Amino acid sequence: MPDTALHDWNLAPKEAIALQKRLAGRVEREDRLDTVRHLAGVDIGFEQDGAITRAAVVVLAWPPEAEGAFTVVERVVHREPTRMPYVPGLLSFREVPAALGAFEKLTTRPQLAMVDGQGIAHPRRIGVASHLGLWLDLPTIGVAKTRLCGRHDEPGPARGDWVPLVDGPEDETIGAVLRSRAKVKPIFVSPGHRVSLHTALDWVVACLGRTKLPEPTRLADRLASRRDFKKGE
DNA sequence: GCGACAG
DNA sequence: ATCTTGTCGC
Repeated sequence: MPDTALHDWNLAPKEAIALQKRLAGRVEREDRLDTVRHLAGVDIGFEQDGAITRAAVVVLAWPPEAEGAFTVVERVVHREPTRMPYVPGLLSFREVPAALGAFEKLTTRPQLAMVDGQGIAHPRRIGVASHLGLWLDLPTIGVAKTRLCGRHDEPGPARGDWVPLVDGPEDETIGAVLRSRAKVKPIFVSPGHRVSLHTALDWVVACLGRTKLPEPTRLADRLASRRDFKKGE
């Protein structure tokens, strides 16, 4: 819970970067996931040519009934006018406000959340997953479909194979490139807040079904991009 | 100066 | 992110 009063989500790039540098120091990476009973998936989509930001949060019961078979406990959608354009490295300022709106509508309080985007695998080590986790004081894991920064080798071909994602002059490990499904481009997993890379990988692998994305993020994706039918808005 | 660049 | 046809595989 950063200094709320001082956090403006409509900052100019220069100020946004300065804020990220300050907040990055508060991002923790410990393991405090003993009693997880509810796991959330978070993703943001857009409507009306980007004019409306649509945040979706799906809460799943842990553990699953079977491999990749989770029980959906709650699903919420929050829409609001888009406030910022997309700028690589400053995604949080565009998506987090809407995500917070969705969390406010939530009846359940998850103990862990997987967010579509990077965690600390970010130039200043504070991607959307980390920023959201810091703000909600909630353990989070970043699950991105493509790379933002860092270097890596090609992970093995088998599901579960992974290689470290490193960055900086000293090859600091900032995440992992995981083959979540055979024959498919790997995903980028990184610690968000209060989670280590090892723990992040364990959770993501444990949530994999037969698809490329882990269930939490996959379901949130569908709801955010209204590819989800059933209930919802 | 020339690329790279989450969603 | 979003748009959009066809195609491949379980």
